[in-house]
Amino acid sequence: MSDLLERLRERGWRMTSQRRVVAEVLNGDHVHLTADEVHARAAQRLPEISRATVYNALGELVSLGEVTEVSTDGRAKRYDPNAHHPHQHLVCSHCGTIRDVHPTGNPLADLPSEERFGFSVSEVEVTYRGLCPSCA
Amino acid sequence: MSDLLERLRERGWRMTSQRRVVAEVLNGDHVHLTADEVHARAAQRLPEISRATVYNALGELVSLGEVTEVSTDGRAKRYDPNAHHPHQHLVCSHCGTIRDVHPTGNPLADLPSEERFGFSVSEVEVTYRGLCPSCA
DNA sequence: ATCCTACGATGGACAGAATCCAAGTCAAGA
DNA sequence: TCTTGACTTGGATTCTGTCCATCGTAGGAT
Repeated sequence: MSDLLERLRERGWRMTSQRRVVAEVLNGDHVHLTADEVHARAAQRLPEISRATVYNALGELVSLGEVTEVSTDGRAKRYDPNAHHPHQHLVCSHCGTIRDVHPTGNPLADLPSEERFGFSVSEVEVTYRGLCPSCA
Repeated sequence: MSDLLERLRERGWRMTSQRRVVAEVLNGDHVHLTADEVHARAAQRLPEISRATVYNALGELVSLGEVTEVSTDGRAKRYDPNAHHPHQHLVCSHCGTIRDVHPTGNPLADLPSEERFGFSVSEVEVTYRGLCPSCA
């Protein structure tokens, strides 16, 4: 989890000032920012960075498997930099904030083969929904 | 599960020709249509139906608990008419088709209270992803 | 059967999220 | 330092969905 920049450089990701700033924003707090929030934070350091660039960089980081896209209902997608620790999400149905959670059990084992319809199932995503303390 | 129209009438849902057509579209195949697809199918029978009307009707059906909103990937939401049988979804990561599945186990029980962060957790949504037979 | 009226439908404007594109810029290898 | 292909830019565009003022009508009342 520690040095995203390091890993990206090792993987031959062409490093520009814009990409560096985006990666640094993600490498900071483990909150789940929207693309626009990433853009806003990046713009504090690099005022002229364009939205398109942020979208491009985020899309590439997702393809590289370094961050995960979390799409909550209809709202803007959020980007989760914690891609190297498997976890699930707990979403507030009112304000949309997301927390990482670590449920016990193995949901993959809960899907019997007769319920797989010939699919090669490779991942499971579990989303818990409810009201956070401040919205309750 | 069978007669959506019947139930809606019993529940006092004011029946207009537009609402009838929307309900009939949903009551048909158990595929998961987007709002736009519902609109397109409804328009085959009632050419002048407006998109706003379809959105309104879908929103009400969701509030009534008669259909479920499924947002798979940040693309358009899909509407699942199979709301009376609790189930989860199996999505093909390549072509996007969705199948209803019925896993065993109870994922809600898998989230210990120290992992709930004061949220009042009310629902769990499990999405299995993989390749369907034709995409594999 | 007809009338009333509150509720629903309409469609065009609007808004938020994300993508596209042509032109300009720059990282990094030679 | 030079070169070049990859990256960035920002405005236009697409896609999804909502809003609103106005018009129409379902269904109860008469």
